[in-house]
Amino acid sequence: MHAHAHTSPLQLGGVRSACEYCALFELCWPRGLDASNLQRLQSMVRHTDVLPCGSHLFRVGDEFTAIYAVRSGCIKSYTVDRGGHEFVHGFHLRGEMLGFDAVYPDRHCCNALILESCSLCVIPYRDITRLSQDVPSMQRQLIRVMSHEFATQLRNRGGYGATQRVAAFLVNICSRLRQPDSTTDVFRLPMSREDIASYLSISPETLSRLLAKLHGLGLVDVDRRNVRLVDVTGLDQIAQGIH
Amino acid sequence: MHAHAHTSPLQLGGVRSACEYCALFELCWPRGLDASNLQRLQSMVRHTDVLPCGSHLFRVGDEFTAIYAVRSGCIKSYTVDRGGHEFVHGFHLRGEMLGFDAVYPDRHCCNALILESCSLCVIPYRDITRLSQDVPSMQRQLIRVMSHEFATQLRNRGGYGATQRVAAFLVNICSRLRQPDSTTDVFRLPMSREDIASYLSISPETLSRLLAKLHGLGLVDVDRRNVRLVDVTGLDQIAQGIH
DNA sequence: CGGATGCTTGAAGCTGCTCAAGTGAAGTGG
DNA sequence: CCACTTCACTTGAGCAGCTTCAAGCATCCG
Repeated sequence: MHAHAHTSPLQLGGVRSACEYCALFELCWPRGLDASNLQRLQSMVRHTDVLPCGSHLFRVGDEFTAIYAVRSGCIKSYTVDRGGHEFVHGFHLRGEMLGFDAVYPDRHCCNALILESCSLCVIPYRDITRLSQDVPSMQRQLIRVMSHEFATQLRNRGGYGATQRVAAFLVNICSRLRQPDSTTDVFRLPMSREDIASYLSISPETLSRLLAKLHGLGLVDVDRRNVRLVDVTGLDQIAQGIH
Repeated sequence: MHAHAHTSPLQLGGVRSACEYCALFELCWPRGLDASNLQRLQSMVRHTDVLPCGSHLFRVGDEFTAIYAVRSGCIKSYTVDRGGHEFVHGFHLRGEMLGFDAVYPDRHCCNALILESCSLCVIPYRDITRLSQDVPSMQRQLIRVMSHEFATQLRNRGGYGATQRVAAFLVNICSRLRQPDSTTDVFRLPMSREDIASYLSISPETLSRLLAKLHGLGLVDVDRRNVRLVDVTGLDQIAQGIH
């Protein structure tokens, strides 16, 4: 799901950092970026302090200033409709970006709440666009990253059954939470059942029942927020509607 | 829903064409484009012959070559999953664009089928990106148009009730089908019930019943593909969940 | 310990789906 | 020109999945 998932890893010699496994990787280190422009890019990126759980990174209507990349922690983006009902758009984990929701109207159109204390990379939007005018490969990459971001959003929203969506969510979140070198399918969910349910457009009760059902099928163990995928293949099959 | 819906119309003196009410308008005539670049842009755009109903503009896996804008007619974009089930992503009407689905992987990830014979504007993607490197406002506009395109997609996919979605669809499609100077709420649907149902993630039977229900409420008249919105305000209220 | 919170479980009801039959318009061929 | 087919849509009946409301548990925290 990372932006560079389909490209071969670059060999950068001595240059290695937390960015290496970051979705911004290709954006930060585009092919064809010469030394001076690379310097320019690096100087644009700021690292935040640790942002406390429960605080907002931005809210609906806030001015659009920057793109963010999550270095650690978890952020949920959501909106609230007239009826006061919360609607979770997605979760942003380590190595993932957010902020693109605001590109068009120049104002954020969703809220971003820290679920697990975060540290972020911040890239001022004006700086990105300015640099990408000078460097063709940078511009192409920016547009690609955006496009990919939105495409993944769309893919999740199939009109399939609730069981499929839950199975797909588990497999997806596992691959995104996993440390790059890890091989286990054990992880801890950064978000509540209610958030997951809202994201999947089902009720929390149904989510609970479906988790129990998947456990009954021997596919997954769930204890509070601790999850262990027992049979990833099986979950994948359910996610794809193979009965 | 057009890309320039929130901006004031430009006065271009003698320059008036079919593009005037086109979603590509701001892309084609960005502010700050000088005469020579304007010329360059105009020379990029090609107009297609009339494309016959039932043919494909592109299919999944086709190489990404261009962005298209619909001058007349209707195109549906859709995918088919492993199970052979068709899933309609959206409809592209006069003044609307398509092709952005392919920006990231450089290959189209959905099919585009002509529902009503079309004429299109074709803008080769390489040309756009090349020009946008020279002209800052062009690049900003390109990204905005993309972003807006995707944002509208997301908005439609709320996990609301089927009645709401049908009402929202009717109001939405009416505003998009309406000729710019028209004041009536009478129109002819370019797509089948099955396509609409798939797009709204409901069964054709349910769609049929809900149309009958909305007719019973005195909100809409439907005869085959001919639709007349009797009470747009009422439909809007239902679409927004006001009971 | 008591309360709060978040999750699970149960029972009843509604929404939308499936299967199936019926209708009506448009096209086909004798 | 009219029966016959076809196709798209409508309508009906029963069913399944998901929701809602409500109660029961476990964990966390004072």
